[in-house]
Amino acid sequence: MPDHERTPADHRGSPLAALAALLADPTRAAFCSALLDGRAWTAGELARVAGVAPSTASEHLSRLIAGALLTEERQGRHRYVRLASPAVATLIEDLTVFAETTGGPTAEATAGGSAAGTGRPAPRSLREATRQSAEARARTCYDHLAGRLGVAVADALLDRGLVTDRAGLAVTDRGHAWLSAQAIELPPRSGRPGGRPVVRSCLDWTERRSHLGGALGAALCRAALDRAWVERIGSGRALRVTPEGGRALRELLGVELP
Amino acid sequence: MPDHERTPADHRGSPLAALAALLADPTRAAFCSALLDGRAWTAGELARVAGVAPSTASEHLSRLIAGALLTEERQGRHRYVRLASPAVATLIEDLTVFAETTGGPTAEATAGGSAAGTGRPAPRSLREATRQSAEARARTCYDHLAGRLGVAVADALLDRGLVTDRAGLAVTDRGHAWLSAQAIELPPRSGRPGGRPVVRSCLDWTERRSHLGGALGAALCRAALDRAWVERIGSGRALRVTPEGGRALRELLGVELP
DNA sequence: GGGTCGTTTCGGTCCCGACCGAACCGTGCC
DNA sequence: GGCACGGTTCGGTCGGGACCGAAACGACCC
Repeated sequence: MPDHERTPADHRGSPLAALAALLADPTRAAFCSALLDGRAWTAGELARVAGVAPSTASEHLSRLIAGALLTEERQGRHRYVRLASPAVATLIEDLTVFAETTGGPTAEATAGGSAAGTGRPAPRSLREATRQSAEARARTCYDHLAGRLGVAVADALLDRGLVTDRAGLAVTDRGHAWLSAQAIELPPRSGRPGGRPVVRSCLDWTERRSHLGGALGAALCRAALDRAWVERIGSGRALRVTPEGGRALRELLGVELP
Repeated sequence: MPDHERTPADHRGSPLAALAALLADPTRAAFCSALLDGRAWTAGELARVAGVAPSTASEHLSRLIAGALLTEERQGRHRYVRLASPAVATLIEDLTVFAETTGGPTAEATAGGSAAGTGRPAPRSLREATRQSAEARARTCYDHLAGRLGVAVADALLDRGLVTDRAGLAVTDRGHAWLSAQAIELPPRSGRPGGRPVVRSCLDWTERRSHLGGALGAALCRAALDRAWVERIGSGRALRVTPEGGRALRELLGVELP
């Protein structure tokens, strides 16, 4: 079929192509990456981080929402958007991990100004640098913990046999007992496969190691925030471990934070 | 940045956007879907299934290979291509599942001529219809078993307690023993998370149920082909269960095929 | 050697869509 | 009411890229 016979916005009925097209634009991709912190952002904030005019951002958001990747919530004159579901977050993470770990010719294209092969842009200012170091220490990754904190917690759970990687990641019996003892609840499991995994490994860019996501990761992160073990710094994804949090992590998991 | 200031093929250093762009074209998406059967296809075959000129197909293939989604293998005057790794297959599957299960506005766009909400095009000919029914019975899904056969095997493994979905999909101790008894080997596991999962659930479009992928799925499929329990029909992804295969499945797993 | 066939390269066409600025709209604040 | 501000709509510009056909290339088979 010659190009001039195609109908407008025609993905020829390929749902795969239609979905990929949503993420194929650098601006929309930047939006999704920013939203990976699991919080709701306003249209203006996203326009600023992506460096486009508000009008442009508005159009992109409408497309992402129509494509069911994002959901919106209007509040006064603000339009808040967030990722539509944990499934979307997982999808975008998987794609990002693949794109950044696969050598490919993209590697040389990204070469200018990326920090020691991490795929992350080098900081442009002091403000940017301190933000990055705070995020490297502890941050959210959609709905679970990441950064050195996230990796340390994952290591502790594995070392203490609360989670195992023998034959696939899973919570052990001791792990279930420990969770009950801490009054941390996991959502019930349907009999058959499918649905959200209980534990999922999620590659941590700053640490180049895996931390834990899935329902367990989300439950731990929720508990940590509820119990004020960690708190948000500013409006980004960075977290601070509170004094009580440091104590709790040491006593319950033997995690020593630098 | 106005459009006329952008550099050519500029994804502004977004690896995510660059990767998604590879899949955002319906022709390239069709190539990847076809290659999901795990076999090597020639450039001409792919051009035919996607309905484009050979010259067009050639250019698309070059881009997919440059992007590390595909690998090529030249043989005489043929150019064979296949998916570059199980990771690529998983990625494309995940995207496809998400795209087809998310209601979204794509649903109505695909409406014309799709069979009862399966997201699959209705057969256009008798030949097409018999092919589809053969694939619904048994087929490969990249490197593991799918179709009614794949789902039946998955159910049998779960029912017999060789695989469990308690706290995430995993092979049980009994499962490991069973595999040893059948002389089916799983690749060794590295200590820390990451790498290919041992068992993975993979949504089956024809059955609307999950079958088993991952290293276990691949090992089972390899064993089934090696031992002539199943054999390929023609050049597609369809499989036929041999008489010995039917017997083996019944005796070893209690699987009754219609 | 000559024909066939799978593949690639090249030239040319055309349109999608990303972008901006300006105008507009509605909310919230003074 | 009036102003400020976040968001949206609209019109216009421009380039990338998807497509084809023709021609070149090279492997394979008489």
